[in-house]
Amino acid sequence: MSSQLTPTARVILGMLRLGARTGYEIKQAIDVSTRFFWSASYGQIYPELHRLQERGLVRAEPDPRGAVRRISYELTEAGQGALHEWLTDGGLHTFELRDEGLLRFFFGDLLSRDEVVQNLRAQQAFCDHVLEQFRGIEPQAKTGFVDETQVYPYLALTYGIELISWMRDWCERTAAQIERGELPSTDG
Amino acid sequence: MSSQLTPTARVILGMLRLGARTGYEIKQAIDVSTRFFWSASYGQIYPELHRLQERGLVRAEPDPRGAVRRISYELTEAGQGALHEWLTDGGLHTFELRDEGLLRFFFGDLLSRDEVVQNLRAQQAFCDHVLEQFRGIEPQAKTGFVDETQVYPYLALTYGIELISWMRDWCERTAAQIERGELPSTDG
DNA sequence: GAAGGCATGTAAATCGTTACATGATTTA
DNA sequence: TAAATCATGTAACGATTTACATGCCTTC
Repeated sequence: MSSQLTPTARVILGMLRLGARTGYEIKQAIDVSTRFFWSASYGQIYPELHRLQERGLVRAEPDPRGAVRRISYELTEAGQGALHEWLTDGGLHTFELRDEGLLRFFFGDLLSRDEVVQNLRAQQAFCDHVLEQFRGIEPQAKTGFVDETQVYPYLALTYGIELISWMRDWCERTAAQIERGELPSTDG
Repeated sequence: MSSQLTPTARVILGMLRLGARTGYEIKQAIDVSTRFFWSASYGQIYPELHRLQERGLVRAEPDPRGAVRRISYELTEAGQGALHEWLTDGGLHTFELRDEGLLRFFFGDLLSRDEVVQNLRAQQAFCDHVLEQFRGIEPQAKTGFVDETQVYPYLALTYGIELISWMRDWCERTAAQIERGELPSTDG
C-alpha cells in the first residue's frame, strides 16, 4: 500500500511545505503549476484541510493578516512525516490519461480522411493553446511559484512544454501524412 | 456544447460500431486498446448500455451463440448519428492527466538528490513496463482489435509507444543530469 | 469435480466538479 | 458605489472503481 494520503491531501501537504499557508493560496498555487497533471478544486481542498487537521497532519490557526477572515495551516511533525513517506515510497503511482482527441483518432476508421485531418488540426490548436499558457507561466516559474527557493517546479514546467510540443508535432506530422494519402481512411 | 454522450457512452458506441457486440466484448476491446487513454469498467458499461437502449441509441437482442446468456447490441440510426456527431464536433475536448511521478518530481526540492534520482528511476521502470505491455499488444493491433479492417487503432498504439518512449528518455536524461550535479537539490 | 473463463449485473464507496452562498476588502 | 478580488465554505450531482453476487460452460 503506497500511502494513506488521499490524492488531494498529497498536493495540499506539499504546497504547505513549499510555503503556501491558506486554502486559497494552495488553490492559487495549484492553478499556476500542478493543475495540468494534478488538479484540485475548493470543493476538495477545504474539506480535506479539515480532515487533515482532525488526523493531526496539519495545525490550523486564525491568520490576523488584514481583517479578512483567514485560516493559516502548517504541517505538524506527523504531517511532515506523512509527506516525506509519500514522496519516497517506491510503490506504484497513479498514472492516468484521458485524451478525447486520441479517442477520436482511435476511431478514425469511422471517418473520412478530411474529418480525421480536421480533428488533428483541432488537437494541434489545442496544444498551441496549452503551450501559450505554459509560456505565460514561465517567468513566475523561474522565480518560484510559492517562494523563490525552489527549482523543481520550473523543471516540471519545461517537462510540460517539451511534452506538449512533442504532441503538437505528432499531430502536424500525422495530419500531413494523411493529407498526402500515406495513411488510408475507410469511409465517412 | 460538445456532445450529449457521457464519457463511457463515447467508447461504447465507437466499439459497437467497430464490431464489438456484447458488454463483455466491449470491455475486452477497451482493455487491450483505449484503456491507456479512455478506460471503463463493467460497473459503468452495463448500466450505460441500458441507458443507451432507453434513449434509443442502441438496439438489444438476446444472442443465441452458445448457451450462455448473452445480450448483443447494435447501433440504431440515431446511435450512428450521435456517434458521428461526437466524432466531428469541433468543440473543446477532455484532456486530463494525473501523473503522480511528475507530482513527486514537482516537489523535488523537498528531497535529497538521491531520493529524486530514485524516483526518476522508478518512473523510468514504469515506462519500461508500459512499453512492454504496448509491445505485447502490437501484433493484435496490426491485425485490428475488433475486426481486421481498421488501421487507426494501430496508429494510436504507435502514438502511445512513441509518447512513453519520450517520457522514458526524459527520466533517464534528467536522472543523469541530477547525478552529475547539473541540477541542484535543496535538502532531505 | 474443481478451476478458470464467459457473461451480466448491483451496491457501496470514493473522487471530483460545479454551482451556490456569504461576506469582507480593494480598486476604479 | 460598483465591480473585482479575497476568502471560506456546502450541496448536488456526476463519474468511476471495487467488491460482491450469480450462474453457465469448458477444460483439466
